[in-house]
Amino acid sequence: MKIKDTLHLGHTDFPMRGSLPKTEPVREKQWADDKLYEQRLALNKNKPHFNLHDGPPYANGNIHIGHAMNKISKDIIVRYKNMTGYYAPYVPGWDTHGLPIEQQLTKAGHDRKAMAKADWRRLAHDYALKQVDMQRKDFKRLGVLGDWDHPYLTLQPEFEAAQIRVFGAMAGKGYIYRGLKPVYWSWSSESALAEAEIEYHDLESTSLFYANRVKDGKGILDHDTYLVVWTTTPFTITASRGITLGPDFDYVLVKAANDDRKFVVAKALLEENAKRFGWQDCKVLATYKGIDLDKITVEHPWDPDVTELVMNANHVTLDAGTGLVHTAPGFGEDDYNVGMKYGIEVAMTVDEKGYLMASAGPDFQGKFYDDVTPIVIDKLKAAGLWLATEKIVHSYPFDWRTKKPIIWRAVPQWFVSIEPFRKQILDQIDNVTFYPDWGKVRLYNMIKDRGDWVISRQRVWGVPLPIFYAEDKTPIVDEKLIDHVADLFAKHGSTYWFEHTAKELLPDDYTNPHSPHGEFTKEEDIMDVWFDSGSSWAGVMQQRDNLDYPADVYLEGADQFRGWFNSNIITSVAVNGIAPYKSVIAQGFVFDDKGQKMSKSLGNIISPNEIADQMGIEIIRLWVMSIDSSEDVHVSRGILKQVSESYRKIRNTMRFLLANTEDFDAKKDRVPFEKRAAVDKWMTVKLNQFVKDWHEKMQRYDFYDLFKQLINFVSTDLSAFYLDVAKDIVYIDEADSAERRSMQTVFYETAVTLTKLLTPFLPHTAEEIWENLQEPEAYAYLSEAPEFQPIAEADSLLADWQTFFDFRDQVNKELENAREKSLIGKSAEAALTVVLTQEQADTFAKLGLDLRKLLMVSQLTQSQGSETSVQVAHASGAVDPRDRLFHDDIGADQKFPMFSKKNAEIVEHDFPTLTAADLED
RNA sequence: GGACUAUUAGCUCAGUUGGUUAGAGCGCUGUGUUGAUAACGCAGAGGUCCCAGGUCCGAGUCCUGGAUGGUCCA
Repeated sequence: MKIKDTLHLGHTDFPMRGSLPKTEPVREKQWADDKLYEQRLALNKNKPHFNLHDGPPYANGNIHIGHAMNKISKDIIVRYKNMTGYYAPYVPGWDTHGLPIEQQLTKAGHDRKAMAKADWRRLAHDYALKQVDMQRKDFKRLGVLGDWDHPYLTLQPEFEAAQIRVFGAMAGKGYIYRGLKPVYWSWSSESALAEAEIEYHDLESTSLFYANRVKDGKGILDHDTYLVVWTTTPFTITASRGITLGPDFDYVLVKAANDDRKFVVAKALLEENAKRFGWQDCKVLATYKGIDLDKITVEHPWDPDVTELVMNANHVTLDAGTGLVHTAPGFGEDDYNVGMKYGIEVAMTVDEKGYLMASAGPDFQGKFYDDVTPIVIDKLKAAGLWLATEKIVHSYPFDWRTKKPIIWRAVPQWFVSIEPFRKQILDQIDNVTFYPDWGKVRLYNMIKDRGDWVISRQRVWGVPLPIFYAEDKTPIVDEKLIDHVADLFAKHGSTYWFEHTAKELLPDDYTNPHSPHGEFTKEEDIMDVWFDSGSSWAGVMQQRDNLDYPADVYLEGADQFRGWFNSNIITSVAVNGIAPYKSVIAQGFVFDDKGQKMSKSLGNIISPNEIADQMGIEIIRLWVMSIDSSEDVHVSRGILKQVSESYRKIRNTMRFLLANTEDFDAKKDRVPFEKRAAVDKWMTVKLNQFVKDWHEKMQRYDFYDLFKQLINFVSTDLSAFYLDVAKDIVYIDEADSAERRSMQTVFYETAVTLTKLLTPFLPHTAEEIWENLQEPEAYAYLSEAPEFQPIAEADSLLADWQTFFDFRDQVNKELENAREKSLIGKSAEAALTVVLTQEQADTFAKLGLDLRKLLMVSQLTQSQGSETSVQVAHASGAVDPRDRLFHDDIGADQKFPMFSKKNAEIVEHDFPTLTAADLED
């Protein structure tokens, strides 16, 4: 037998290296097979509910690191709540309608126009489900527990029906109306286009400069004054309703020697325009800011029935033109927005094929929009308003399929009117808790300033607007009919709308005075997908028995202030008058370590799948814990490497605890707090303190703060001090000595406690540790989080110990000095002579410290003085091969002459039949 | 241009109501161990606290302006 074998070195099957990429998937499968999620919920059946409502990611493409951060953060919260006295289900969801999926179908070679809408929708439906499957697999691989077999999808019939009812309730309150709004319009394919269906090419256009005579100058400008505007789309003058200025720009009133009239142009552009128009000897009569001329009116160039309004907006530039922009709200987004603000008419004069309509006037009716420029010029000249015509080449949007230019064109759209309940939303926002708290201001301002919500889309893959039209084209928005449609969708899904006629969709006995012959048509537009996800409180939280409305928390990226946080509270307040969430957690975005976006071309993409395969998902999870996700966060290979070092530290420390409690039976050997050794009491208090902080920080969702504390606790308190000191006791002492059992009690409690506290963050690792503990629950996740145990003397104890740690720093420096001088190697070779102050001596005595053991030296003599001092000498005597310390009493024992007296006694106690002859080095 | 937000060691982050030489962990360097060993201990070097003004006896911390970055709008 070797001397080494008389020690209690400890052993564990828990490996130093996790082989995470291999073991994690096995563990995840086991969780699924054992229904761990369901088991945990069953345990919590009668506890108060906590609902985190999942914001649905869009069902397209592989998951990226942002998804991972989002889902892992949610998983941490849900696991935490389930382990601390709540019933906290997690129902994941997906956003499954919308344009990107239609585009994927097009990309794959399907032609929407070549098939029935219902067939197109079936393709989209199947595509979406495939994407859901793919993403679900990836999300599960993040270690996220949830009801993966019953997620919510916005394409599910029950969800669609709920959404239709939300729409119906809003319609019933009169919040839904129809109006005109410009969209990208392709006359060549007679359809609205999305941003992504547009490509830009150079196009030569005619730009016109003309004058608008002042009608009501508000006492600032007189009637004989003309505002000079320019346009590159002459046909839009037929729908011109205003002139827009930049509020802070300077505008000059000028009089040229060769013209009787007075003109207004931007000061910065006067020179080039005077030259352009042939004005000679311009005199500046006055200068105004754009805002000074606000709400002055001018005459339309040729239509005496139209009065145009002077407005101000920031989209006006001084790059070209005159600094005054003719504004036709039906023909441009900027024009529309400023027009809305000022409440002017959205006039439309072009039909879906690009031909001017009767509303443009008899001179234009029936002409193609691009052919009317000469007529416009003639009419301007006839009115004496024409100033100049130029050709310009500029980048212009084209239909990506037909390669023809497009125009902006207002088409009828359905809107949610926000104003009637804006105040109510704002009041509700005030009651919501935001993390971080500035989120409240941000959402508040957004709702305060937002316009009405355009909810119609001229697409196919989405939930249809449940609106009918009578014979005279009167739209029928009737809550009862809408409910009827909802019933149909609940049964058949919303594709039913496209497979049936209006007549078939209406109740059999339905009549309407606007349809004397009983004929009806139906709306073909679908709803904005934000209305889909925006109805999730109704489609999910209200529908499922185990979920509650309003939810306790929503957690998404900060872009959702505009998106999901916004659309959800609008529909929820509109229908029920309350916010759908009690609190909102907003997260930042993920960038690389240089602060750049991740992109293929930069090669800085961190894919969660890839990291899971190479390092293990635990590293990503620990990264999520380590970052302040309320701000933008950074990730890179280097950052993950650092995180994985922290992971190894945690893992190895836990391994040490497991190895050294191998022969410890928690039931039999546990030592109560009062009987523990001084250093063990200290550790118990430290651990307890950490439990307290864990609860506090988890409650505030302060994971990153907790991470730092965890690492400090593990590295500094445990690894660098406590466990190092412990070796001389747990290895050396009699197996069942009181001091050793006391220490093992703390080891074991620390292992169990830390494992539980780690479970929300590192579930794979926690469960792996759990298998090596003696706890009754089958999984760490089925245990309850440890509770803080108030210990009366905790604070004074920690304060007293600080005196020791300060002293220890001093000793360590002296030991390092001695090491540099080659006086000693390891500290066990040292003999210390220390002088303590009265205060130190008293404190150490009060705590009952064994300084020699705590400082890990062989010999120590202490005395008292006015000042602390530490002297290091080489220890005397000889080395005991068992504890490797120097002793002066080697050979004192007859039976084991190679040992010190103490070690000889231990060996005799632990191995009564052993003799010195049995032992070798 | 607007709303909101950030900028402290190579990295991730602390720095309470302004108060002595700005801290932690990791990483790095040196070193000790070789009974936590692809592990562990000890020590050390790293910071014009984004910049410029200002208030104050005193500012990383308060005020003003600016730079750079981010999200969402326009």
